[in-house]
Amino acid sequence: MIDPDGMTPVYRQVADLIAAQIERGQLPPNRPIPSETALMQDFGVARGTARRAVRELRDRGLVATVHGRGTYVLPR
Amino acid sequence: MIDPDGMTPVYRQVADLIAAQIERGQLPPNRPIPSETALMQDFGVARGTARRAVRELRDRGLVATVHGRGTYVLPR
DNA sequence: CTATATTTGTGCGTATGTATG
DNA sequence: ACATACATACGCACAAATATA
Repeated sequence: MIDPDGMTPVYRQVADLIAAQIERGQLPPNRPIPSETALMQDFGVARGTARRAVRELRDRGLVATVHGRGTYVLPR
Repeated sequence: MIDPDGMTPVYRQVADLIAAQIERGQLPPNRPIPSETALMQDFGVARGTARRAVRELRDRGLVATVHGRGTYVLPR
């Protein structure tokens, strides 16, 4: 899944994988993506890396984060 | 009790102490272990650390957590 | 039924230390 | 020196589930 020694940073790899799941509809609009803790376990990355991946998705306009609730897939 | 500068992480020290109490029967089956807030005070750690210790115990199959209720010692 | 308190779940921000490229 | 990444740990805020007054 994740290639730690690849040319692209791990956080972007994680972001790309989640983005792909959103495109496929595996993560439907208005539904939450996995929590930071879940992402850590799912991809085997540190918290900082997971958070950075989510931030990437926010910057791309794919998701929106709500404090205390989670990060949700935006409708498109 | 807890050695913050020891080789073993604080969260595992806390988990081990609770596990020992379970083994001794001081924390009986089907009864709740102390809440996260209580663990913070008892061991002088942050909530994140207390939560991580509880998570360790879950991963070891010693306890089960119910949202809004607490974490209970599993029968064995 | 409403309100409050307790407890867990999630997220934000930051800090320290280590290791690698 | 710098960026990336891991691991640990602190503190705080808001949300959700549960129980109780």
